[in-house]
Amino acid sequence: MTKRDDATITLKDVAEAAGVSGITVSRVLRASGPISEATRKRVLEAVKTTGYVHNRLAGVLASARSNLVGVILPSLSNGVFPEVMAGINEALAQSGFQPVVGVTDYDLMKEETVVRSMLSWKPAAIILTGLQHSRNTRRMLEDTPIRVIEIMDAGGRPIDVAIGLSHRDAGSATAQHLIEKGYRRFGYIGPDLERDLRAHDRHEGFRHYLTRHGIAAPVEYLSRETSSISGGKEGLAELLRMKPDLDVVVFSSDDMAIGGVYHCIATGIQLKTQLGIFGFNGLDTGQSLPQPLSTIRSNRHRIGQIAVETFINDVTRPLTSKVIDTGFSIIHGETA
Amino acid sequence: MTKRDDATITLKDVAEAAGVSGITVSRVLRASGPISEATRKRVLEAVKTTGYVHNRLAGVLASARSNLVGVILPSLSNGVFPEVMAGINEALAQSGFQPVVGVTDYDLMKEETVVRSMLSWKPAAIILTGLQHSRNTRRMLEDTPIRVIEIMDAGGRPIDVAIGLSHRDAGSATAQHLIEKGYRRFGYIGPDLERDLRAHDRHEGFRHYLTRHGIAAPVEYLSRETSSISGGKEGLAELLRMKPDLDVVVFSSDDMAIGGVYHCIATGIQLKTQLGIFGFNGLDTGQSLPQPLSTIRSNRHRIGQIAVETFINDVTRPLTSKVIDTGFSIIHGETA
DNA sequence: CTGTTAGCGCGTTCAA
DNA sequence: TTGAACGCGCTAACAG
Repeated sequence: MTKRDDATITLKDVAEAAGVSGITVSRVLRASGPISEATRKRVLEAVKTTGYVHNRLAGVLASARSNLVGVILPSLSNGVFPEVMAGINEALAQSGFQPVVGVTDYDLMKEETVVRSMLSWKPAAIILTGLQHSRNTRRMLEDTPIRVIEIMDAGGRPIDVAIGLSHRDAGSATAQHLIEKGYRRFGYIGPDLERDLRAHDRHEGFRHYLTRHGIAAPVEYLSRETSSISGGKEGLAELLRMKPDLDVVVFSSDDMAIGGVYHCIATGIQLKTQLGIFGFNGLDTGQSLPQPLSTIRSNRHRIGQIAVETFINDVTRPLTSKVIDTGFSIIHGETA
Repeated sequence: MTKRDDATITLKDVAEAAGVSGITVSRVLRASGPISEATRKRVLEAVKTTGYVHNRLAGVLASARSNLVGVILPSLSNGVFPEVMAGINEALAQSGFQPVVGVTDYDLMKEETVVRSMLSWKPAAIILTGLQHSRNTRRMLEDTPIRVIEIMDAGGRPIDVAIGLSHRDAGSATAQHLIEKGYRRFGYIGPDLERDLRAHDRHEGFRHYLTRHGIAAPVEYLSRETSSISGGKEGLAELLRMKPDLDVVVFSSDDMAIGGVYHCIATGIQLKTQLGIFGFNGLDTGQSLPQPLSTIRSNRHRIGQIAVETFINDVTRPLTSKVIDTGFSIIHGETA
């Protein structure tokens, strides 16, 4: 028994104030079932005068239906994820669903903890990043009856629905595009590839395409940090010290590529002609640069939108899993 | 009565499997109360074999204590707020609290809806942005027994605790600093001041300081959008068309200021000597520019940290409200 | 150290 | 169109 804090106003209090039963109030508030206009008005009146605040917790417990959505992202520092989050939020805005956010720092063990914690809130769906998870995470998500949406990657076997692109293909497309542009001496700058698994896949696709087409493997600088502007800046400085005669550098993400652009601006390197810079993601920040960044658009906005549409109309788990490939496209900027 | 989906595993199932009572399982899982090592082990074993997932909803309902934290931000596009969110997240990480995010688009009516929805989840605390809210929002927050933390602004009367800085003072400090640097012909570029109330306060402080010290009022360009890099870029182009002989332009935020810097780079305007650029926030992105941005650091990280510390040890509402001024400091960059 | 009992506040089912 | 009773899954209080 809980010390019934008599300050808390419940459905019952509203019901008494309106002279109806609790369930009637409940029906008015959820706009479910037939209610006469007269009682509806009286109830809403009573809600106002009592200052009643709905308790969804109890509602969810009783109905076994929640409108929380778990959103699990690797990071909020990398510019991509705030954009993804913004996209999800927009799509969610009208729906009455509330996002609960968890951040994993690209750590699959942390992801496991966050997923467990999310599930304990009985969300209507879980949106998480990538297709690789710990064994336990996978088990938990497979065993749950709610929808599980894996975003940003379409290069593998999903638990339920995956929405994204093949990062391996994006990597090869980058190589192909830059070879066609005439570049031959490649550099690569990226984050810790053990942690950022999608960067890892792009990197693989990129390297393989080069070697398969008789181009020398790229000179590489791999930071131990995750993606950041300053990381890209320092990375390029370092790479050019090691190997000054590169003619193009591919960055694992726009964040890092922007850092590369800054380095060129600061040191007077001519973008595109003297040194090509190529990113990944197609962030607004890259396109707002003095010279718009050459990069790959990952259609994040659509990914967020489709992710939400996937469960918004049907919260029940489908029998077969599905991959939705939202593809990617090359942005012909002015830096490569 | 709900159709009891017999697939859901409850405390009771675990209890049966372990041959103990439900409350014992509960105690083990919450590490509360004295439990013998033997039963603890047996219970944890049973949890594993049954694949039990804790249901916090029911727990919160029974104990009237939740560990959700409502975080309400105006936007996720403006670079500041992802950083604030990241700060809050870091501080929250160890604590077992989970953030629920709401976005208001700088709209006080949307804020009201979001607050109402947040409260219905019985969070342990609510963190929201700024000190200005609709009458209803204020009423709801005043009537709730949970902690309400208003961040980013210290220039007014808080509901419970406010953590931030005086934006008016930051505005005057900007003016003072730039006057001391020798600038005299001021421009100002900002977003819709009706929506971004903190930008509004800074702008006021800035203008008043100038006129009080006999400097001509700034030439202004006010966008109807909220803060963005491209907005700053276009704003500066437009402002210089109107008034080419400015010697310094103050931007309402780093985002917009970065756009201004880009315009200068693209058109060959010498930063600092030919035209000063000054921002607000001290974002990492501004400091990573080829020439670090001159701006004001708003100590967002500390704000997030203090916000969390405020409620983490004591969730009960204090009797008196309090303002914690985290201050600000000028970043002597290379753009003004 | 462990169990019993009695709700937390709401929504579902079924009856009126 | 409205209401009564029951229970969702868990935990506080008290007893043993």
